[in-house]
Amino acid sequence: MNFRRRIPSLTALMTLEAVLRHRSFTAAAIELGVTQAAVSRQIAALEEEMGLPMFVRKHRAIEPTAECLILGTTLAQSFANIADTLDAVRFSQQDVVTIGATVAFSSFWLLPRLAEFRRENSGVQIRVVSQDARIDLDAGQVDIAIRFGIPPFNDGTVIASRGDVITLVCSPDYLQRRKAGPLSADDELIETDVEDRSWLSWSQWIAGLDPPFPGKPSLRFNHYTETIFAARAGQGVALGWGVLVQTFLDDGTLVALDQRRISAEGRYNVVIPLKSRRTVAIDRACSWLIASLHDG
Amino acid sequence: MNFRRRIPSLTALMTLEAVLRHRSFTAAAIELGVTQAAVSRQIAALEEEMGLPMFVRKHRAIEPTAECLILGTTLAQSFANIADTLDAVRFSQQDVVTIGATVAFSSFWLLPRLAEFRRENSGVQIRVVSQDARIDLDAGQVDIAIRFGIPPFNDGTVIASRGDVITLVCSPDYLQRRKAGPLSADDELIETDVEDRSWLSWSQWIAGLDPPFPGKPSLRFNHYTETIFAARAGQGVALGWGVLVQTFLDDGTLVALDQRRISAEGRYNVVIPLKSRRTVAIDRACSWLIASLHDG
DNA sequence: ACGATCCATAACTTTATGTAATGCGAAGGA
DNA sequence: TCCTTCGCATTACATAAAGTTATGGATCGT
Repeated sequence: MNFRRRIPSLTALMTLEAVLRHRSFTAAAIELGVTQAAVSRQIAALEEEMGLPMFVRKHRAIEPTAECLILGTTLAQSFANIADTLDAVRFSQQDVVTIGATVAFSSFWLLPRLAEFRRENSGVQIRVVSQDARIDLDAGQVDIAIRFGIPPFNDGTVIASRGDVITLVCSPDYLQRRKAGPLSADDELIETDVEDRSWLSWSQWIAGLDPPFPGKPSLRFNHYTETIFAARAGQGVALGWGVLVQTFLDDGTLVALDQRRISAEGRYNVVIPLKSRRTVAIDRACSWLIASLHDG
Repeated sequence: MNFRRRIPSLTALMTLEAVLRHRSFTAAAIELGVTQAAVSRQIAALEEEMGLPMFVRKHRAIEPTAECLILGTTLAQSFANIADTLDAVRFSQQDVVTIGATVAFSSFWLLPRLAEFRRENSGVQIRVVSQDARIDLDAGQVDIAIRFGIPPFNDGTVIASRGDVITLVCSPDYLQRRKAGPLSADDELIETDVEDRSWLSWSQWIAGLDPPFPGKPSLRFNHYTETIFAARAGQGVALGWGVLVQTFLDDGTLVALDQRRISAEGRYNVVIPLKSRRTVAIDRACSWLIASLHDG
């Protein structure tokens, strides 16, 4: 299967195919963008290497040999297959942009805003990969990732970054049902199990209270989306990441429990892979994400 | 259909196919007979040109991208098709040797001797092209030609040459029926119509007699084989080209009419085309022809 | 911590490819 | 017959493409 050993100069073979199609060295040279002399040399070298004539030289004309006709048919087909596959591979993903993000970011921030991007870029298709596990940027499956954490990252380039502020949020109904005043042990705390160290947990929030109380979450979820769903359903108090819950604060399905705010250690980062393909669509998506992340 | 424009470096594509098959730059380099660095450069250049990663670099390992897998499949198939066709074209005629000769030479000299060649070269197949019209050596259809004429020839290389001596021959029966003595006007002369100027005709033979006589052929044929057939059948006297009629002189079906001999102007030449394919079989046929022409 | 291994890169070398100039030869036309 | 045309062939030279050597970086395993 050592093709390098079995196949002579592919440049010469490509030249042969063109000469055969044109039945002329000079016409083939024009198509190939080289001189007639270059074509003459390639064919002569090929005939020499193969020990077989490919063309009978006549006066101001050439005639292909039988072998040349056989070989030329295979070459034309093979080069066409290669060219077609190259085209398919190069352009099939031209207008698709794959964006990876956490489930929460995808659900609360990205998806509600995609309609706006689509309006401005009608030919571009966005494919969203949501997963709370860290996205492998080296795999080439994702064009852009929105990753929570502390930059920089060794597998990608950060092109936009935004911090967040965390508040306590609950439903208006829950706020009305609870005793007035600061958070206390009577409150139902809804916790999210997140492995990321830069993510804020209830223990960290309580540790900063004065005086602290032995509060313990009564509900635990492994996705922040579920935590917020439960809070909006009036089942307790959740840590509200401003960027993620802003839409619910805006629509009134969540309210702030008190005035305390903690700045998050981690940030939301728009990251592109170190070795990323570059298409117009990807560039547009990047520009839009940068603007949107900073605006709202 | 300008493949040169549509396809990047075929060297890089051939490298890609090998890397994909081996799943290793280093192993591919060994097969290709180049260094790892050369492979690294070819893949990097290809990825750069296509704007698409082909391999995900991991520690001491690589992973092909989806595009690479698609492209690699087409490349493997295409290169295999090209290689197989090249093999077929190169080797299909490996053991067939095409020898061209005049009808007379083929019938009287070559065919009777072919059994000997076959005994010594059991794997080689000889194809004989008999025609009195001049054989076109540029057409690539004939590997070796035995051509009568005066060398050199501008369409081939003479690798052996032999002259001939012409005598008068007739059948033993005819010799007995005729009046004893030299050729005379009472003899039936059998003529061959040959366009070649180096061929001897009756008028040339009679012109050299002293005294000449107004002899005129009573039988004419367009193939020398027919002339000899008629002579052996007792229908007259023919000009006997020594090399061609020796077997009949040997077996007694022809006898010499008198002692006169004329050396022929033309010669029998073993000619190979200027741009000939070279196979073991052709080389063997050439060697055999050279030896046989000189021996007998 | 050290060594092994495999891909990446830079400076340099070699090979393959292409060019400009010229030659050759067979048709065709005057 | 002579001259012109045209298309492939060849040579000396230039350069682009491909390959090499040396070295670096990173991740395993011991």
